[in-house]
Amino acid sequence: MNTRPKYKTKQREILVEFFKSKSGVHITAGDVCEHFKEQGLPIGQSTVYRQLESLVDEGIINKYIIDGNSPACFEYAGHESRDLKDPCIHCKCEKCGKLIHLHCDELVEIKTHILEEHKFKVNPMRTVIYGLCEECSK
Amino acid sequence: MNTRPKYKTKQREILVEFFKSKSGVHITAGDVCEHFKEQGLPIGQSTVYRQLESLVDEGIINKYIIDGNSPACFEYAGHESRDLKDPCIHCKCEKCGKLIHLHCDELVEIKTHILEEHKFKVNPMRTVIYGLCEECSK
DNA sequence: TTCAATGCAAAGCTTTTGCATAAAG
DNA sequence: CTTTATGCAAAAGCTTTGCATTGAA
Repeated sequence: MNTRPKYKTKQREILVEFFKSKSGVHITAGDVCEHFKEQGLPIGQSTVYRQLESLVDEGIINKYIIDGNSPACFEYAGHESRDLKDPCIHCKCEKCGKLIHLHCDELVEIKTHILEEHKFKVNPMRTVIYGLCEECSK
Repeated sequence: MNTRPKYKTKQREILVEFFKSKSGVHITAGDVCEHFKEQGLPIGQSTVYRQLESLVDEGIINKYIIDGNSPACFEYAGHESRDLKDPCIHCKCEKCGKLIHLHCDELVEIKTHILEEHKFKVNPMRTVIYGLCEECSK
């Protein structure tokens, strides 16, 4: 934590561009390594992990932990997210494993409700709602 | 997944009793192994992991993932499984670890909304909302 | 007797770390 | 020239798996 970079490196720029281009998509550290290896411009995995940590720290990307035994997911935290009040909420299907992420005003209201009524400040980035998706709940 | 046991073993009973006696406390797989080793009745770690998986599957204990890089926590879910019609969602403080139980009224609101608007059937027994409690959010 | 559960050791996966080298400022 | 970032390889940490053995029904 608190690993703010001091130098502007090529790898860092490439990573930021990559996440920006994949806005709205969940990407693992492994995906990143694989992608650049295929492109012929491999980035060392330790560099990937270290830069990812910095980028999360700076708020440029978000880190999501869907399930303890799968790799962490990262996603661009674009300026498009009007406020910090509108991060998406994740729903994970227990049966097929599908991940759904919702942007919804009503969910934001629920978050506010929990804060005001229960004095609990929800961290949507770490919270995952488990259950069954439409197909699997039949 | 779906690892329902067919035999009633000594280890299984001991584990259930242990979790019951530690109701309200978060315990890792490592804690469990250590505890029984100290007691002079060690249980193999693979057995611990396998039974824990079953118990989660049956709803006897819940599994919490606090942070992707720390071990998973387990906790007795007795009070919830007693009455499946009246479950509650846990809010867990990421800082001090405190657990808060959300009651039905809010729960129903959230569940219904997500089901009707987003076609996702929430499993409250497995869902944990992470964030900061009143004291820690200062 | 049959078949699941146990336990050991080994493997698997994701993530972190040590250290020499390369690159930024 | 100084300091940070990189990248390889190795280590770390939690969890899973293979397989022979034990134990439940």
